[in-house]
Order: sequence, then C-alpha cells, then structure tokens
Amino acid sequence: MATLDKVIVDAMRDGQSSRRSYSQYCAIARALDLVGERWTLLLVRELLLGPMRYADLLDDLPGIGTNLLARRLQDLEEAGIVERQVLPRPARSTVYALTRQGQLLEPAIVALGRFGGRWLPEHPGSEQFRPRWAVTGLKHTFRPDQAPKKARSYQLELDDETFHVCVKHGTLIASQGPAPDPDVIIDTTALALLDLLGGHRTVRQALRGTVQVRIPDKVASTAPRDAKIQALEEFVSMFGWGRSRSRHRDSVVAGSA
DNA sequence: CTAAGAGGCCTCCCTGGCAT
DNA sequence: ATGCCAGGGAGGCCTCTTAG
Repeated sequence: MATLDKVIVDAMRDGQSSRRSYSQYCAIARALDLVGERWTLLLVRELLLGPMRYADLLDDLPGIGTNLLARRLQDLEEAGIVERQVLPRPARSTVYALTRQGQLLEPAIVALGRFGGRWLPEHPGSEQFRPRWAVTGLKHTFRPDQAPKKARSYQLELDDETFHVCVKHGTLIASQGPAPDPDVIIDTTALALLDLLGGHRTVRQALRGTVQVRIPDKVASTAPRDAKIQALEEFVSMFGWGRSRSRHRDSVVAGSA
C-alpha cells in the first residue's frame, strides 16, 4: 500500500497532479481518490477479463478521449493498479493488465454490478453494448449455490469474441480467449445470451434459434440433443439475471403504495 | 440565522489534429 | 499503435448578496 499512499500524498503535497483528493481520513474516500474519477472503474472492468491493448480499450470504452484514456492508464499505473506488459514475438505489442493490487478491485466491481443491475433496463436499446460486458455480468449474477458440484469449463463464442468461463468450488472465473479444454461450447450473440439469461427465451427455444451448443465427445454419453439441453439448462440456472431488477421494481411499488 | 441565487473561476471532458 | 496538444463546452466549486 505504500505505493498508493505515496501517490495520494504526493498529489496533496505538490498540487501538480491532475488527481483530486477528498482529503478525508477514510478508506472509502481514499479508494475514491484512486478510482473514483470518470471512466476509471470502467477501465478496470475491461481489464478484469485479461490484459488489453490500448486500441482495444479505446474501442470498448466508446466516448472516452484518447488523451483521457492515456491519462487514466498513467494514473492507474502510477498507483500500482495497472501495469504495462509487452507481448512476446511475433505480436510484441504493449498490453495493459491489472496488478495484484488491481485485482483486489474485482469484489467491489462485482458488488457495484449487483447494485446497478437494479436500474438496468432489460435490453440495451440505443445504448452501447459489448459481449465482454455480458461476460462481466455473469460474475455479479452468479449464484454459487446453483453451481454444479463438479467443475465445469465453458467456452462462450459471442459475436466475434471468445471467452472462457470456469466454474469450480462455487466460484466463477471468466477471461477472454478460448477455454483450453471446454466441457461445453456455447455459440451465440451477446444479445441472445441476455434473452436466455433474462428468461425471455427458454433453453429449448434458444436451441431452436440463434444459440448453438457443442459438447466435445468426452461428455456426450447421452443423446446429443438431450445433452445440449441439459448442459444449457445447467449453465442458465447458475445465474440470477433479472432477479435484481425485479427486487428493485418490488421496492419501488412498495414505496409508492 | 438560513437558504437560495448569481457570478466568476477552475477543473474536467471531448473533439480534432498531429507527432512519434 | 500510441498518446500528446489546443480549443472550447459543460459543470462544479467558492464567494458574495439577498430575501424570508
């Protein structure tokens, strides 16, 4: 924590940093000094699924200016929350990744997602939407009590992007890229996945529509069709998508009565 | 005494252009 | 691919004034 403290102390002392401080001896205020500025937590959200290149961050944060992204990355780097990594040959490009300190923000972001879900409309409408945000959403709608006892590895192919979701010992780990040895491969669009998780499509309807499920041979001991239904039902049941919104609606109705 | 409004200053953010 | 810079708009903060 010495690094983080130094950043704030330096900022407060010389006044030259762009970072504003609440100057309160409070852990929450200190956290907001570090990550409370506009775009910062969304930048961390992007990196929760793995390292990303500058251009990809720019693409997945529509509306952020190039200079602002550079500044936020620099601030997070100085605070020890983000670090630069250079990929090996042949890519050799620079990527940005969360440090161990940065990964400590995950529970806070998941909690914010649960909170924000209460005000999230059922469909994106005219708002921007990215497949990786749906995958991040899996983290804060995950219900450990509904997870299968045996570990499962899922590969999600959403639009043009591939993600790996691993459920093991009641925890969910999601990352960008293919699963090394998936039990189930789900190939669909991000919006179709939202429909399925939100309960607007049943598993059978989804399988007749735009959702494709592939099961590598090793677990296809039952009839393929049944195995697909079973696998997709098991996946969907792990997430409480839509539950938080209904709780909010209930409270609004109760409050207005 | 307190709350609300006005005005000036400052910071933040975005856009577009440009350099490395 | 990365990120710096200038210009301008929007909004926040601070101070002062005024009304109740």
